[in-house]
Parts: sequence; structure tokens; C-alpha cells
Amino acid sequence: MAFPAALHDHSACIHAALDAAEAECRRRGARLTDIRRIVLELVWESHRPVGAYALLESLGRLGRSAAPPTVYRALDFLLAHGLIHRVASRNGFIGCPHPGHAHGGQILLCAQCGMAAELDDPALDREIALSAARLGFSVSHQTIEVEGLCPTCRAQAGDTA
Amino acid sequence: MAFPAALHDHSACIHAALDAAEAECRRRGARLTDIRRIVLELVWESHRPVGAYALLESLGRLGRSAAPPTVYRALDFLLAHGLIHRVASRNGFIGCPHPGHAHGGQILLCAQCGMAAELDDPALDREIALSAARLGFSVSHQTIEVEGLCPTCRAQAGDTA
DNA sequence: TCTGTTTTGTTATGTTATAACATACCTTCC
DNA sequence: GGAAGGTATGTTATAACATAACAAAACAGA
Repeated sequence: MAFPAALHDHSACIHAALDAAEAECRRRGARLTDIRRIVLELVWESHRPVGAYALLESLGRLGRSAAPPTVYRALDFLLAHGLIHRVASRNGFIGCPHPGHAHGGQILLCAQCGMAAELDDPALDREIALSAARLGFSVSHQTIEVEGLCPTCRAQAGDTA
Repeated sequence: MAFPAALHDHSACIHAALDAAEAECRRRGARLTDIRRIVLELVWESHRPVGAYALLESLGRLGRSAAPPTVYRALDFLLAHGLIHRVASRNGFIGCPHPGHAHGGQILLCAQCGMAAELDDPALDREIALSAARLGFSVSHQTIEVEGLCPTCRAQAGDTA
């Protein structure tokens, strides 16, 4: 997983994500209904975390205006099937580029441009489980959200380190 | 840092935390005013994350009823000086047992009893920074919140692993 | 004591999330 | 096809979390 460049063929990202979602839902016997698919598309409109109420507005612009529970239910479904991740530190959601693969949601967030990417480092998972185990704690789920500067924004800021 | 036992001398925790806070504020030339100290004490009433509105109610019970901004300002102060941590995944706050020591807020949360503890593993910090650097990303701040079972709750559940 | 700064009070409102119940829609079995 | 039961969506209301904006008070240093 590379950090998404400022300029890239984003329609390819959306397309790939939707395809992967279809496949994953088929595999799980889960129903990717209209709203759920639309919400997933809207989440993928950028690589930035999107809030539920922003999605609500987007839905309105598509002529499918809805109330909050509709969006939250779609988000719950997408979360439950690993198609999106919740970004707790921003009260937002981002699309998962590789649903199905077990991974715990390690997210990089650029403080400058707001773009997000997944880190997905198994060594990190292991280190956390190990470190927790030393305190007698057994891990079931982890939230890792790392803020900093993405490659593009570092270059712009003249950070060459 | 051990995970706090279900039964322990909690007044000692509160006392130690308040003392450490006083010292840290003196060191920094920051003013630990009445409300700020009281809010800190209330955050320390348990080892569980507390929400701002719960603090508000507690303040009311102490005869110091206040409006939300008062509590949020106190929390902002305590956060700014490292006396508490924000628990993003729970919209809550917990006291920091060792303010002053540089550390990035690695938090263990028991899904059963709700208790929280700090992990504070420097190797974890390093692994994250390293792994992010491989994607060209430079880290400034990290949120790590790990959910699972604490030693006490594991024992109760018969988990001997 | 005056002055500028910091802190707190107060009112209003913005933002995020869910409870509770009604309706529609699919599926399967007769 | 039609009834039954589950799943999904619509709708209304409200809970829970957070901040903007301005007024008043408390404090620190000259």
C-alpha cells in the first residue's frame, strides 16, 4: 500500500473498491443493496475520511435524500463486512482498499492535505499483542491512527529528511 | 505500568495523580486552577474513560454546576499539559498516571469491565515511525487504542491462555 | 491602582449518533 | 399465487458530544 498521490486515476480506485466489495459480499452471502453501494461509492469519492452527515448531503444531491439512520445503517453494514474503516479521531469513515484480508485498521492521516492510507503492518499487530500480553491483556481489536505528513506534503514543505 | 486490578487502593491513585499534576504545572508555569483541579479529580474517579457530560453532572453534584464550555476548557488545558488523554474511540478522557514523560498515548481498554491502562511501549512508537517512513510518511502524533480483555476479566471468563 | 492578559460564565447552536416504531421488500414454503 | 417470517428501509424524535461568540471576573506585573 502506497500513500495515494495527489494526482492519480481515482476512478480506478473507486472501480476496484466496488468490484472488491461485490466479490466480498458474494463470498459472505451479504446483500450489497442500492443504498449500501451508493454510500460505499460516496465514501470512496476521495481518500479522505468522510462524515456521516456529509454522506447524507451527497445522497441528497443524488436525489436520494434520507435521514441519518439510513446512512448510519449503511455504514454499519459496510463496517461489519470490512468494506470501510471508522476513523475515530475524525468521526469519519474511509474505504478499505482490500476487504477480506484480515487486518486491524492501521491508518495514516496527513495533517496537511487530509488524505488517508492504510499501513497494514503485521509486525505492528504482533508488537501490540506481545506488549499487551506482558500486562496480561489479550487483544481483540485495535485502533491505530497516525497523524503526520504524507510524501507529497513533505516535499511541498521542503522536508527532505 | 500494570493493568489496574479490580480492587485496589484507588485513593492512592488519585492522590498520586493530583500530586504529579501539581508538580508538572509548577514545572511548566501553568495554572492548575480550582475547576481544572476538580475536573482532573473527577476524571480520576475511576480508571474508565469519562465523557465530558458525565463530568458536567459530577460537577453539578459537587454544587459547582457549569455549562459545557467550562468542562471542555478544563479538559483542553489538561490535555495540553499531558495530564489526561483523550480516548477517541469512546469520546472520553482518562487520567495520565505519569505526566511529563514523553509518550504517545497507547491505551488498553477492557471490553468487559471498561477499565483502561496505558501501554507505553517505546518499541511500538519506533515500529510505527519506521513502518510509516517506508511509505514516505513522517509521523507527528499517534492514537493507539487497543480493545480486549484485562487480566481480571480473562480470569473470570476462564481464559488461562 | 491601573492595565493588559488569562480565566470563567453564559447563551446559543453546531455536529455526530441512536432509539423506537412504521412500512416495504424479499424469500420460501404451502 | 398467497401467507409467513425475516431483512431492509423510512420516519420522527431525541440523545450525546462539541464549539462559537461575547460578557464578566480574576489575576499578574508595572
